[in-house]
Amino acid sequence: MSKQQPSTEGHPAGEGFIPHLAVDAVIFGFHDKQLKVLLMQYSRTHLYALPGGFIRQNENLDAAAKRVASERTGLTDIFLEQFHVFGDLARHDPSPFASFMTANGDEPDAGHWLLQRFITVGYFALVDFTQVTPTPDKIFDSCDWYDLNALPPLIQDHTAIVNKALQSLRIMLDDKLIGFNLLPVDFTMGDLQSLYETILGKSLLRPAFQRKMLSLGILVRVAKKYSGGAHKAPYLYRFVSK
Amino acid sequence: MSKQQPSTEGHPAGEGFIPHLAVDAVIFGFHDKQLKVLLMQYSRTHLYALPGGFIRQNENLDAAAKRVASERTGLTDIFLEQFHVFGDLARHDPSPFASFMTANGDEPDAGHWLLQRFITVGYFALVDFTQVTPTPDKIFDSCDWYDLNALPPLIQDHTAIVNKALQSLRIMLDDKLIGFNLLPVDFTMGDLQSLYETILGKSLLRPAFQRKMLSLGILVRVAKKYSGGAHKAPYLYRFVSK
DNA sequence: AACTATTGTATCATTATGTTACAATAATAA
DNA sequence: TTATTATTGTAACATAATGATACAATAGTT
Repeated sequence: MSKQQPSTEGHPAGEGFIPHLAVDAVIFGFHDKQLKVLLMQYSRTHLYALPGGFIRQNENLDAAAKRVASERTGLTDIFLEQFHVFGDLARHDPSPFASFMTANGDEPDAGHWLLQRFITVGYFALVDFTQVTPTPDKIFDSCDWYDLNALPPLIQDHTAIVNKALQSLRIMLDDKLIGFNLLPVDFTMGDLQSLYETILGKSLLRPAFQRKMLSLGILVRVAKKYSGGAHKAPYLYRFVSK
Repeated sequence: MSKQQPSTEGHPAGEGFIPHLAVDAVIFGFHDKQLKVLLMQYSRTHLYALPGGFIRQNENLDAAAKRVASERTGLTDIFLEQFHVFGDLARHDPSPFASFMTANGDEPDAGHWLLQRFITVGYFALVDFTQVTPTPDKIFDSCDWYDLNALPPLIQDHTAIVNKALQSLRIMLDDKLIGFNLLPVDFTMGDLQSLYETILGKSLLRPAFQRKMLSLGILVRVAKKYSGGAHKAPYLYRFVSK
């Protein structure tokens, strides 16, 4: 192993990848009436980051994003949406990776792959929280859910990326009927409403919400849910794509 | 001049630019109740293309797009919006540039800068048609307006890029009140309506349109327009950003 | 069997949008 | 000068969408 490319085994050194270009995934989940985001951490530092990766020279851009999201969640079918490219020079901040390499016992090489300027394509993913197995990668040895409202400080401009992702999600929510990706197959109208309320950050009127959702013709009642509290049992619904 | 990089004077050979990454601009104008798009052509071939360019290593991504749009239009203040990244392998089609180089008397070098795979960030621009001076660049010696409804065949996936741009424009039109960028400072309600009708591709009811626009509180009447046809003179309006 | 919390939906109020109608008027032509 | 004509500005009403209140239904608890 040469001193020129120190300790590149286990994390990308750039061979076979497009330089200066990355993808970052804001993976949203929904649990306990809270929006969650999947974050990576390298335990020896206190640096949190979005799951990300690079684009292989012979790989579609979307495929790279799907690969990143799949590897971190264990899921194969993932709702993914490109939402913005972050390409300012100001976002170039190699210090987190330099710290990481130092903590790893390496001498940061100024020309190292990870320390170059990256332009990153932001994707957001909507996943069923209950189906996800958070899986670390070779750079970051921790991968877990964090409350969107209580995110730890993130490296570089990753906080801005999360904010922009949420903003895009809110805009698309009504038009594209994508919220269902965050719920299990069967859900109650209450589940759906609290999901919408959480994403939009505001409360909605129950009768109007139910009327609207039912009028869209994208829900089927599958059964009644006999469980839970001391009250009338709600119906269970399932999403149908016309 | 070495045989390795033949005839690179006059068009980029890659020095100082980020490889594999480009920006393409769909520059919309509005004239004679038609949406127009600015296209480039290299006269010795019959290849049409969107205005595009590369990102300097020390340049913001948005700045690169702005630079491209400015150089082709002569405008300095341009409404620009990033709308999608095109990153499929399938879009890689070096033949247009190879043809161009052949027509230019060069031997296409397989490793030439222009022949590599590019991932391109799509921007659309909305400009005042009357203020634009279409300006060719060093690769394409023609730059002109073309009817959106009658575009010539474009290289690579540029037709798909235009279509996606129009789709994004339609979605943003209501939310972001961006249509005004396509009109001169002063315009009539009829101008505005026909602009909206052209973009959306459908006719709108005049009273409802006028009521809606006035209710938004973003228009001021500046004068009456005493000119034109044998009928009542319309008011002129101007856009105000609150 | 009464109580409680929540669900499903009916009902009405309000707002937004679709549609028709018509007076106002700037140029043209009698 | 005065009708004519085409278009503009807006009132007025019809319909649809959304906001808000009310209440019966009911699954569990007491």
